Amino acid sequence: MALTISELARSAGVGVETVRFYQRKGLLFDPRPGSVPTSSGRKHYGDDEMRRLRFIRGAQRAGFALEEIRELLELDRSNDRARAREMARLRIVELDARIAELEAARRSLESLARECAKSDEGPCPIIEAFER
Amino acid sequence: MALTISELARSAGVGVETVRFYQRKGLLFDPRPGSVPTSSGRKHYGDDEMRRLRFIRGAQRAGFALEEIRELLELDRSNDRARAREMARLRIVELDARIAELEAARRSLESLARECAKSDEGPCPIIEAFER
DNA sequence: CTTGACTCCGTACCGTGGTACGGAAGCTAT
DNA sequence: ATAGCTTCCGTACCACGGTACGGAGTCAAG
Repeated sequence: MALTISELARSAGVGVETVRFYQRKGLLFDPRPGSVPTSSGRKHYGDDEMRRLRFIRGAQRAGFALEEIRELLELDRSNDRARAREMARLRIVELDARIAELEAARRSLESLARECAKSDEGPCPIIEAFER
Repeated sequence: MALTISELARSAGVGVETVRFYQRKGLLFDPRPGSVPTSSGRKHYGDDEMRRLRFIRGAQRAGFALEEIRELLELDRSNDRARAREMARLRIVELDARIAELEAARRSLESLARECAKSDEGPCPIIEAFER
């Protein structure tokens, strides 16, 4: 309990400036309105903020944009699980599309590299292939 | 042959501004130095530029960044196929890493959504899962 | 009780990949 | 020959996810 901002940041593997950026975005508590400057003007942070920060990083790894993460955090507060499931499913659909795209690119590059390695005659098939 | 910039853009499905952006980035011929304003100050474009523009879009679909595409275009000029193959393989490694990441995120979301759908008791597992 | 690290906050800047704006000059159809 | 698209070009702006800077205040160790 009672971490400083730099300890909080370190605990989640991000920089202090990143924490402050998330605050400004409304992802981490807004330090301004009811901020109880525990003594003097300084804030400190507890488990709650650490959970939230970890959540942000985790959700980012799952491909959520910061704006979506903001929404997920609100759902957490309101315990709106139906909407959370909906967002998860939507994200899955998007992930599937993106994965398919990357796999197509991969297959294409793979076969082009093989093709190109076969001979040094004529134009490079890797370069050529993208011109369609 | 002898397309105007807007015809060139349309032929590749991009906007005129995008073509000009690529020019500034050095991906499409630099119109300034030896530009032979075919008559007056206006340029026009042939198959060569169309090939290059198509190439840019194709390489982008394969996940190359514009800077890498610039390099690929240079390789095309110098016909450096070994380096082109190297770049293709590098890109494949990166694609594999990214695909693995996205698949992990997908699996995680999938099981969380199923888990969450099971019951409305307790904290939402989707939200909770990211806090690790 | 000073020094040096940390904090707070606003604001500016970064890279990536574009998109938009505005003035001047050129082209084209009537 | 004049209206009205295009073009050329510089420059500004956009979203996204940060990163950096600078000044003022605060805290902890020596």
